[in-house]
Amino acid sequence: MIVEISDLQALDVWRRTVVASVRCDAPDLSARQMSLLLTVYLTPAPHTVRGLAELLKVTKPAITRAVDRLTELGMIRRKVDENDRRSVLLQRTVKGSVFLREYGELIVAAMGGDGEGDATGLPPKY
Amino acid sequence: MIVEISDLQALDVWRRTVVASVRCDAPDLSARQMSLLLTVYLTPAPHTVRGLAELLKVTKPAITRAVDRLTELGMIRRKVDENDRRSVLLQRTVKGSVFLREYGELIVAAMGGDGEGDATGLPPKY
DNA sequence: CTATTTAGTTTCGGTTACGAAACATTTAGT
DNA sequence: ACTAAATGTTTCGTAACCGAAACTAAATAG
Repeated sequence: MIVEISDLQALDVWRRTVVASVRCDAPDLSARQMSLLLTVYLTPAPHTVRGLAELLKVTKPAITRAVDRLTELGMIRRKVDENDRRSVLLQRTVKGSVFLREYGELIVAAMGGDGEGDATGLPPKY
Repeated sequence: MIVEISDLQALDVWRRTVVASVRCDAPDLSARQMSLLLTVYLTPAPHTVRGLAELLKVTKPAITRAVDRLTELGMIRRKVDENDRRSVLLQRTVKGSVFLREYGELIVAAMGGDGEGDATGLPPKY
């Protein structure tokens, strides 16, 4: 029962955050793209296509495409591994750091609201 | 400084949750689709296309398409409003409830998993 | 030196999504 | 009744994305 309430509270923080990010006109990233971006920024390097494909249990082309998209958005960068020139290392960028920092702030704002402020700037109905 | 750490902790919970959902082979929903689904389930009815378009600041066709997709996935349902037959009410389904309940469990697991320590000895807020 | 394995990308056919504009249907105004 | 407004969907042309398989380039084995 308490767990149920906790689940609902957690989901509601999630809702407020995602709604705020959509309203802010942030790029409409898919779960795959977001998981890739967060992994590159928050887990220790090196990050390769193969490693991410295994971590996320998706195909390599799916990773390549997500990297393509995130590169277009300027949130990530490719760099050939000089120790093994077959490998591509995925690296952070300033723009990606800014985006994720702001995203973190959205989450914290959504947590702080807890029933009043909701980071959407709208009345509490939504 | 403390805020920075808090942001990073929040982002890491987010990362663990999204990575887990991708690994679980959950549907690869976009931020828009997820925000729509969460809003229908966690905010008071009625939910209409127009209302959601305004809430999320996206076009009505974008909402129609997201509803199409979520309907195909069985996570949401359309119902004509009998008081104003122009309107379509968006309603919950069992499948959607199950999906979101499991998603909430993923978030809670990501919070408890590791790295939540803040050296205060106090339990995490959620 | 050739064969095999490995890493990542590209191709293929088909699906999903986008905004703008046009659309049908229903309600409200006069 | 006849017009005007509102709601949601469809169409249009375009871009993103999917998994499977073919592919290039680099490293390793025999």
